Amino acid sequence: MRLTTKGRFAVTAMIDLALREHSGPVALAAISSRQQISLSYLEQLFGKLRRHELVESTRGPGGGYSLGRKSEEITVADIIVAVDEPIDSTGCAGKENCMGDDAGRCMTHDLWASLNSKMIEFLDSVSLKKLVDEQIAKGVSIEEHPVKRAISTQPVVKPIKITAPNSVFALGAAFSK
Amino acid sequence: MRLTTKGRFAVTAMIDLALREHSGPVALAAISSRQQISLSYLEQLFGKLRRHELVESTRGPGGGYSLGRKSEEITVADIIVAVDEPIDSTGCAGKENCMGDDAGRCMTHDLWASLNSKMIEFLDSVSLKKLVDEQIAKGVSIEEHPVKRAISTQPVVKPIKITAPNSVFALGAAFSK
DNA sequence: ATATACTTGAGTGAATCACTCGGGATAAGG
DNA sequence: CCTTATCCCGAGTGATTCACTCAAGTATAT
Repeated sequence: MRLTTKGRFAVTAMIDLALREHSGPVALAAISSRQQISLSYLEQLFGKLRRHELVESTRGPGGGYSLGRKSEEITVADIIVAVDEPIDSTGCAGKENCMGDDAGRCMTHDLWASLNSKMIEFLDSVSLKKLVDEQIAKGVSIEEHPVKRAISTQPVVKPIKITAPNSVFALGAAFSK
Repeated sequence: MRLTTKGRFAVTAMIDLALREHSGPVALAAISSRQQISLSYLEQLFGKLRRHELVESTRGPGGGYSLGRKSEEITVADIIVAVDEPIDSTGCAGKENCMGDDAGRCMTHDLWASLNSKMIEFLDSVSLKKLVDEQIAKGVSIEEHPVKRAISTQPVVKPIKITAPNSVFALGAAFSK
């Protein structure tokens, strides 16, 4: 599993969806305007989420998406794996014999495997419900269009361009020493 | 911190170095031929490792690199941070106010922050010494040129091209369900 | 001097990221 | 039926990064 902003967007969108699906399907356009994620991009993401049965779709007017199963049965790991689909893992990812040599496994194989499973363990321990509850605890308003401001036609807030991938892990301050 | 094959190469090279530095500095050319990592690429990596004081260099014939401090005082996190230097973290990485809005922090901020610190915690808990000891336990030979085969001038084993980045996390089999 | 080895910076092809675009399919309301 | 709202899908794109090479140094031991 990779970790990019794509995954973050997907999780964010899923929280948004879970927060309002009680009153019927939620349209992507609504999520788009609330979370400032482009509609086309959301369509791409939800296509994958649907194929992984994390969401269900209803077409036509009044349609939208709803959760594919209860929010306590959806984990962050599910979402990220659905969206950041692992490409055929080249190199050293599932099979033995990562180096061409005789050693069988390369020297760092076990290290990465452990790290990977620790990450999965963590992300799998966080359910969508938990995240939603946290949001409610923080007092997020569940109105349809929370920040409806003044002039209508042109977008009020220009979309924030996040250009750096993997920015999730660009923390580093912890290591400044 | 990002996690790419660059980090893996760096850790691998550092293990190799730690395994043989007892008898003076180790030349990159030697590491290159043993670990099948291109010399030029190693030069790039060790430049960074040196600037982070994880290794020290000795120039001239008989020169090479040695560890900058004891192997028990070098962690995997140190190596990865040195090599995969974090770019100025765009988006949501250190500061508050990740979304343009009022909410202060975006909904997933805490989630990614937790994951990040779990990863750091893990990688920081693994010292280079530990990895080296594991290798010795597995019975790695510490000869200078372990696999010296037949015809000399042309490379015997063609370098393995690992094209996919982030393949470290392309595991996913754990989620096949 | 010469060979060995580190040092640096620039450059490159392929891939990926984070989208956009343009059309379609489906269904509800009139 | 027709219009409209919504999902659906595949192709394309510019910027960036990844993984790596190339060319030209500088330092030092013999």
